[in-house]
Amino acid sequence: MKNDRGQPRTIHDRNEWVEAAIGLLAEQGVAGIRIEVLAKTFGVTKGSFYWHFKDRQDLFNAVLETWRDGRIRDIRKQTEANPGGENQQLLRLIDIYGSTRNRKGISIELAVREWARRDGQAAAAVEEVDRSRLECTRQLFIARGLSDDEAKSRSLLLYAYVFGQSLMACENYDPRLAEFKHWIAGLIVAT
Amino acid sequence: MKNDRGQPRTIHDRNEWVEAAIGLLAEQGVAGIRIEVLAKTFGVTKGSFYWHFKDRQDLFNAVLETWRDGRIRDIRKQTEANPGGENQQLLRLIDIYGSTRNRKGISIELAVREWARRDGQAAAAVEEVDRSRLECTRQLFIARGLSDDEAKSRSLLLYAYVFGQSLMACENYDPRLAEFKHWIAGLIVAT
DNA sequence: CGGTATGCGTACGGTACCGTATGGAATTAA
DNA sequence: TTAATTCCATACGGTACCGTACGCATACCG
Repeated sequence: MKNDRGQPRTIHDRNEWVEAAIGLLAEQGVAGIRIEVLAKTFGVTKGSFYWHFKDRQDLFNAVLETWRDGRIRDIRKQTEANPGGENQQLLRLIDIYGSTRNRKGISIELAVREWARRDGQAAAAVEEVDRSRLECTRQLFIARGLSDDEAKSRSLLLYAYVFGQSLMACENYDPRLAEFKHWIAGLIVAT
Repeated sequence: MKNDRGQPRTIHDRNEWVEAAIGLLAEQGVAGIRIEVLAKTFGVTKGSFYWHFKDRQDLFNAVLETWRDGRIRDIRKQTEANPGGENQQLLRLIDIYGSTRNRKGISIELAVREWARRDGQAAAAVEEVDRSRLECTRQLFIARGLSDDEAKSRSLLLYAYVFGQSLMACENYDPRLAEFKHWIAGLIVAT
């Protein structure tokens, strides 16, 4: 099985399509996940797609599952029990989700949430992820000795802040923006 | 000038198209602003649209201008100098932007910000609005006697929090969610 | 009353998609 | 070797748009 350049024909399984779809999702939102566009990036036609997937919704579901499972695995890893290191873990979370290093991750995050505002499947995925994250963070605050109420409140604040931050255009707000963000992080985790 | 039902023909000026476009923007995002769909809601054809607007981008620009000017007017009104009432004004801001009463406003806000991630015009509008809001809020904190740094930091936190809140699915997080949000608002405005 | 401007309808060409039907080449199994 | 399976190409019909060209009716104006 060779193509016209003598290379072995690359076989694209569902997962590759899903990964590429997530790339488009990050760049252009759900509407950007177009079958013929995806196929073109692989150098195949949509005949291939419709062999691996029933239809577009089938791909959407796979994208959501992949995203949801990955995010839940990730937050559990980032918040594994680490007695005495809770503060660092919390500050690290704020840094990760708000970092420019994590640009693609943030793009996906925002795209999925936008998607969730008009699609029940996506909303369900977001809800599961949020529940996991809030719960993991709550336990870190609890381990710090905070009350359950305060732990829940600060968890909420933490995530709302980091996601909201990625929605704002404040790069030119002040040259000392980084210092301000650092101060805010301290306020949120109550150091 | 009568239509087939004997009613005076309604004339649609640019502003009506823009308002309807903003409605679609809230419900479906930028991509939802489709000329033929808009025309159908007015019971006219797109021949009408292209008389009032050069093209779709022309409508987009008008939508952005309208949104930007409205938001800037609004924040100035909400933060007019009111010595001694700054805390109430700040808490009120958090309430307004995060309220379920303001569902459409929040939808527009999110849609414009999603739009801004892939469009320079929209990004510019968002930046102007953010700058105005941050500045207005900063002055409230300053009037409260906070340092300039802390005023800027808390302004940033305030907006990031309210926008982030509208991105999260936390309705089922805890039955006492409202209490938590109230506590968070207090932490942000430093009562 | 004739002419001009206004506001919209109609009709068309073009594009970018989704989904299906079908065929065919490469691979594997018998 | 042959038959079945896997994976993809081709070709098509259908839809929903954008934008343009042009025509037509109403309103206004001298």
